[in-house]
Amino acid sequence: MAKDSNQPTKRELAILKVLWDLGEGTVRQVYERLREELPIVQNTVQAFLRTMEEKGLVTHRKDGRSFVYRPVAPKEATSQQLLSGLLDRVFDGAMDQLVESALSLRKPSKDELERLRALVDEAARAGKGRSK
Amino acid sequence: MAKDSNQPTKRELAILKVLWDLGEGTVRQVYERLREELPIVQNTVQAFLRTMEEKGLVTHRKDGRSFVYRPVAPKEATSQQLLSGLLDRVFDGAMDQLVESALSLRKPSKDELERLRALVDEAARAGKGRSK
DNA sequence: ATCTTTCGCTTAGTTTTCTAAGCTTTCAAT
DNA sequence: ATTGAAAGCTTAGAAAACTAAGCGAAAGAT
Repeated sequence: MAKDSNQPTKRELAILKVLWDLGEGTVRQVYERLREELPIVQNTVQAFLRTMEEKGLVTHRKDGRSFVYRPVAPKEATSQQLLSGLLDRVFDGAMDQLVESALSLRKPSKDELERLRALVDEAARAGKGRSK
Repeated sequence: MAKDSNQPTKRELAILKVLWDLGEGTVRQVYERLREELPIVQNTVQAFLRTMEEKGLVTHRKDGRSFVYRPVAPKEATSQQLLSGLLDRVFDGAMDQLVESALSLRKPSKDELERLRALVDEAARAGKGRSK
């Protein structure tokens, strides 16, 4: 019964990103946004949204005669799921390896570095008790 | 004219991981390893390696009558490429968002935290000059 | 009332990815 | 020389992902 682990595909992700950005949107609206960055036809978008609804990635409500689609999962949850997949598949679960790889990929700005340091500090504080 | 950006697919990645681990290996060897974690047939592995060679992901040398396959790109390069893709597609290139997501996903061990801090420090040192 | 536009649905097709069955070749043991 | 095992190659097809044409229904305009 559980068909929960529904990883979005590439195109589905592109559509989700638009929806996360808009909050919600009609087929038309998503289409308009999407075609700014890739060649696509409105019907294609519509078909995707339909199957995505079947998969449980989005829901819709009616507004007049059009459907207004809304992502089911927040961006953060989905990002995490995808990241988790990569972490397992590629880095064998080793967080530090992933971060190291990321850092050598894009030299972060001073700002970003500060935020990173803050994140590490926070994580350290959070996991204080567990010495083992 | 470059047909360079050959992203490995899921299965291809699984095979590459074995090769990175072994250094190099025959079809048989890769197959033996792979079947420990997923149901697969030796011929399938062989076919994959062949097409992967076409794609430029692996090369082979002959050893007696068998082929010994070797990954072309080191693990780090490929990991980075995949990570880069995710960073762009999901996190819009925001490194700190990615790390934040990663940290909230797996609480890192004390060791890992230390290494992370070291990484951040090093990155800070490296990018010292660039104030802007 | 008719026509036009705008919507979603159905359907079918292509491409990519994945899988594995057969076949041929090679080599060594008998 | 015959046979058997082990190797790679060819091929074909299933499954997933992607794409878009064509249809009918509904709303608005004339």
